[in-house]
Amino acid sequence: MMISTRGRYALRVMIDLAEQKTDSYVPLKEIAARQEISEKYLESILKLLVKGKVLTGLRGKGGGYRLNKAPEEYTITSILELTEETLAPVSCLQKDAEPCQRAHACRTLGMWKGLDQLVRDYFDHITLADLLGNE
Amino acid sequence: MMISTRGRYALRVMIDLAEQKTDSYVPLKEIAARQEISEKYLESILKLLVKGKVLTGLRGKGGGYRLNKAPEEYTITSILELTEETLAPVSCLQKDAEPCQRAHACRTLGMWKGLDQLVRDYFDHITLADLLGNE
DNA sequence: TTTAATTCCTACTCATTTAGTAGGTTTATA
DNA sequence: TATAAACCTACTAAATGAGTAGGAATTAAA
Repeated sequence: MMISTRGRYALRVMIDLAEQKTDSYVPLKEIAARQEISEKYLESILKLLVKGKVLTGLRGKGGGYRLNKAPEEYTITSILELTEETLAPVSCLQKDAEPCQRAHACRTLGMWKGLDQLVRDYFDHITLADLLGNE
Repeated sequence: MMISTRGRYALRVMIDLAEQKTDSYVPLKEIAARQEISEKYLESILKLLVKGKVLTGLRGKGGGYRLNKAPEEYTITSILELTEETLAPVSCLQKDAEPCQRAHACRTLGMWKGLDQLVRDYFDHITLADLLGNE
């Protein structure tokens, strides 16, 4: 399996916020209730999204979270890259990977690169807006 | 990351065997040496491939492993499905998944299904023969 | 100015998976 | 009969994923 619960939850939160169609801050409690996700766990995910600047959090009474941009401006990649350790299909294609000694003779590298590109293109061409109101 | 070391090693072994172009049995020791993979670990992977009937193992002196079919007849899927727990991008699309309660209202299910299909098609349309002599 | 609501932060726990090791048993061939 | 090989069971160690606990800081409203 490729996408973690963390990533799936992150997307659901972003969609949830987009669907509220409000400029005010939405508290975690509400999101967690609607999405039926543990508040504490969700908290750790929202932290990643704030750190990654796709959300803004405001503390205190009346606080909560809100999107930083219009849904059309978020690609799926821009969200998932915050929650997933990596989106690459194999370790040798990760950003921080040390160069593989066997790369010159590797029969499979091309195939992995092709897959990586395929997945990346797929996620790059879907935006948050595309997911709203689905089904 | 999506594909395990197990899966990558399995493919390398299959390619190695195909490139030997022999009908006789090739001992694990030789494969492990050529591929620079621990014999013991490789053993556990070859067990999966034998169990999945893509290889045949022969014990005793002069024994080893050999392909059951021509390289053109092996899709990548047919090999990886033996080593990977699952190829589905999310848990709700796994074979044994219990039906998701939220599926009717899920905004992301369609996207996951699309990705699943994309990856599956990719691996279904590459055969072992396509990888031989690459690079 | 106090109180309540909220995010933010640090530190755990528990289960699963992955990668790998160790040692012995069975089987076939030379 | 010796030897070379696959086969089998069991173990370890590290990483990751999923989730929990408790409190500190901050903000707005009463």
